[in-house]
Amino acid sequence: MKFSSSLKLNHIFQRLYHTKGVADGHLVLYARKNRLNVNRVGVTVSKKLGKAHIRNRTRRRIREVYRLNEAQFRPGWDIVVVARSKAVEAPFDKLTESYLSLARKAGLLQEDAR
RNA sequence: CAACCAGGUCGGACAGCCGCGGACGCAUGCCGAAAGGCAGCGGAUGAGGAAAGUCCGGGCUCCACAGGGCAGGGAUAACGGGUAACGCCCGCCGAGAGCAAUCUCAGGACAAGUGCAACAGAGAGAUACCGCGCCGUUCCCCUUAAUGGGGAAUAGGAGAUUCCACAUACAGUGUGAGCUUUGCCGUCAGCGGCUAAGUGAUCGAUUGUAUGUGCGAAUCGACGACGUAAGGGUGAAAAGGUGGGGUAAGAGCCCACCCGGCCCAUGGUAACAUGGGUUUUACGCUGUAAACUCUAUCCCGGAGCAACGCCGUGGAGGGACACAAGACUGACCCGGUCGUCCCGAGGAGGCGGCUUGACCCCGUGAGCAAUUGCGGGGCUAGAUAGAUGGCUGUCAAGACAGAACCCGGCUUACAGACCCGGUUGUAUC
RNA sequence: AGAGGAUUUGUGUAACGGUAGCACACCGGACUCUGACUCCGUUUGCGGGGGUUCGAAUCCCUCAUCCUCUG
Repeated sequence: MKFSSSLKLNHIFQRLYHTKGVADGHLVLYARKNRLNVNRVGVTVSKKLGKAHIRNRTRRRIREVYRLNEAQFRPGWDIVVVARSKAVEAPFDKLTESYLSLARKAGLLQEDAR
């Protein structure tokens, strides 16, 4: 990935949870500008959604959506994506559609800059 | 071939494209005097049989601690072995299930003490309700229509049937005074005698019936005392079982056999098995300890890799130097803040711990086996918001499920495939 | 990672190893013109599986779910 890394610091997660997120049936997305030139993306899957292997698979699929669509995003943001229970069973293209529409709502995509 | 039992192995495969962690390597770029750092490129390799639950046993690390014993707490429980250790494993014994292969069992001690055993049932850890057997059931006083009350004898209340004896009444039979009638005789009558019939007091005998009496008898019943525990069909469980003798009735009271306990012998390391004995006043004992408890063995200081060690920008603290100039605050003065160097603790964060280990594979020796000796070979995840994913095609439709310091077990979840062995049944040769 | 606790009817809760109660709710009936209140009655249960015991909600093991605490 060209300009993205994973978000690891717990206090940044906490800071992002206090912002106003956007949500639909599958996902919840929090975003906030950072002063870097890169995006930092974190994924949260709660213990309520299933056992460990189910949570792992869900997290991988969400990360894969970001990786395949990274070119559409604008750099310089911290992003946290929270999975909801529908996301566990959702097919991959539904997940992609949900992710991109939420990102558009939050103003993270390149096309919004024009 | 079918059904079943036991053990072991695997647990999506192949191909393409795009991706992730990453030991290690690089004659690559930048920084640096160097060590090295950052980036780039290549890249061995990269989840499980349960990684899970966290139920046991250890290793490892830190803190605390002079030694020993008792008490206390916890775990385990036939016996023998294995192991670093275990509550695990193997073998074996006993009990239970199954036609069998085989499987299951917290499987010490209620013969030390305490507790509990609902309902039902006479009785639940001890009884005597019914039953069975023997013996006994008498007398006095007051009172009533029946009855009831009191006292004495230890205590209690005494009924039915039959028989016997006696008494009375009635009836039959017998005897038979007397009376009546018939006939005969003496004379017609009266009267008398004889005969026959009828009636019939009385009498004692006898039979039957009824009533009463009896220190009467028998049987049954009631009550009381004693003996007994065979029977009672209630219960999950009822004082070892079966048969015989015995007895007033009965009983391990006695005998025979069986079961169990105890003792001895033999076999076995042992649990245990087999055989024998159980004599004297003297073995017969309910179940429950996953009830308290007792016995034996073992363990017991605490915490857990977020342990622990190292580095540690900033900020706060302490010390040293300089206290001159300047800046800020302020209308001005006084006053306050701002400097450089060093120190140890330490929050965020980073690094180590971190994978070579009671390890795995092969061969071989010991052992029934668990396991273990020897030899050879191998290195097989090491992440740290946590690496295995997405898409496509073919086959298949297919589970349970994701390491976080590491081992040995246990428990739980699990579609299917394969291998080896065994039992039973059927068929064929 | 390490501790502690709970699970009983729709809800909240009791119980010595021997018939599982109580309150509210629901339903039915009475009262009322109707509803509420009140009275009477019925139904609905021991988280799942195994074991010990004659007998388990209770004792033991195991699994599941939930809650709380510490770092």
